[in-house]
Amino acid sequence: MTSQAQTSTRREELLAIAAELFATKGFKNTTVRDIADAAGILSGSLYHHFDSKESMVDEILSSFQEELFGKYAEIVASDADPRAKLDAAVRVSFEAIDQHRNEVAIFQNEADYLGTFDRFAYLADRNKQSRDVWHALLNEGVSSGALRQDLDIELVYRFIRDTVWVAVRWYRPGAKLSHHDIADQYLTILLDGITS
Amino acid sequence: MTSQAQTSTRREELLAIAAELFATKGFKNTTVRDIADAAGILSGSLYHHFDSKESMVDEILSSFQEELFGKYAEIVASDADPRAKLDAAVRVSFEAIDQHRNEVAIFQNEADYLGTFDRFAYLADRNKQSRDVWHALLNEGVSSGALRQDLDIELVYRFIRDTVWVAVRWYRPGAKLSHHDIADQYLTILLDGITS
DNA sequence: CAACAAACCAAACACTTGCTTGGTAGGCTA
DNA sequence: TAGCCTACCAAGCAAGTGTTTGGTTTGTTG
Repeated sequence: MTSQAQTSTRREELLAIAAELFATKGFKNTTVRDIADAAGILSGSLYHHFDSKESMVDEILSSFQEELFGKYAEIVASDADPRAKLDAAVRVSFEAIDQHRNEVAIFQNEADYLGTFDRFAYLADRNKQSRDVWHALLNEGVSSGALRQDLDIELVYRFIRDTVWVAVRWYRPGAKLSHHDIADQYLTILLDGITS
Repeated sequence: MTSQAQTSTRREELLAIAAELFATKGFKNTTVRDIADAAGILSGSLYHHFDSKESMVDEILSSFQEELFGKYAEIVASDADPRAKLDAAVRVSFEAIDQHRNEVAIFQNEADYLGTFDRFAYLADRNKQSRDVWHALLNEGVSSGALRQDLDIELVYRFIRDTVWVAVRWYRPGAKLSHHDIADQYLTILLDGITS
């Protein structure tokens, strides 16, 4: 008796269940029987909806990435000043953690492993694309004078990327601090440091 | 079974091989046959040296943690000023990444999963211990006036922890930047921010 | 009502997994 | 020389793995 109005198809329900498990237990460590159990069906029945376990992750990751990089592209293309762009990019990332926690976690934890398969070559492309976005924003910031001249851009990029995305490990929606609050605090530290 | 003699060279070789694989492919995703292949023996022969696959990770992680937390304890107990202590703790961490890359990676990637077993309950204890260390250092910094008064200590702790440890994903010894250089840059960003 | 498709079941398949057992080769020492 | 020890092999087992196949239920539609 799961009366799901809305456009939530069974396929999407199953993907959400799989995403939750992949994110918490890992892809390899989640069996198709785990997924089926959580969905209240038998493992074989999953293959009525999906070709393989791999295609499930594929669908989860690719659709999320498409959405995220669309937002990055908007920011880069905007005519805001460098500091505002940086600000916006950070906030979009924390927003993604808030709204697509499982997808972010899966990407963080499994990208290296999955990337070894041809099917997931696009993950490496996305990584490169992300690097380009942040490098562009940071370089804009330096040449406009908003950021310090002595920064190692690659290192700062990694600092931001790691710190932002790794927050998916502890952030839980509905906690005391919203993702807006966290973004505020993070930007303060990043831009001005922790010393008085 | 348990305490065997020391200087068992072959045993240490096998542990190093296992650590490399666990760090790269993940614990669950590394089979005992993978380890045996890399060592040039058959999988069953591993059980002459170890009780189980789990006991291999156990040995790898526990001995590393013991070493690391010994160093943290020294720093906390020292009479250096707050900022110097913070500095030292960050540097010790990057040093650990340099010298025990595999061990750090395994802990970062597998602690959550392994922590669900009784055998690895000590991992959670170590996490708590680490949190206490950083909170102490940060609180010292705030009350001494070296750090800003408006900081959310727990959030700053997470940012530091994440940023430092996640570097194990991309840091490779012998690269252009040494772990000393990276620690310098990170501390600059952390303490003073990236704005001019 | 008949026709149909979506969702699922029941059972199995081939393969992989961690681990066990009994045995052997070679070095060291009394 | 005999005894012992470390390190390993060869073969296999039971459980778990992703996936396939043929059939069943249920609701919708012409």
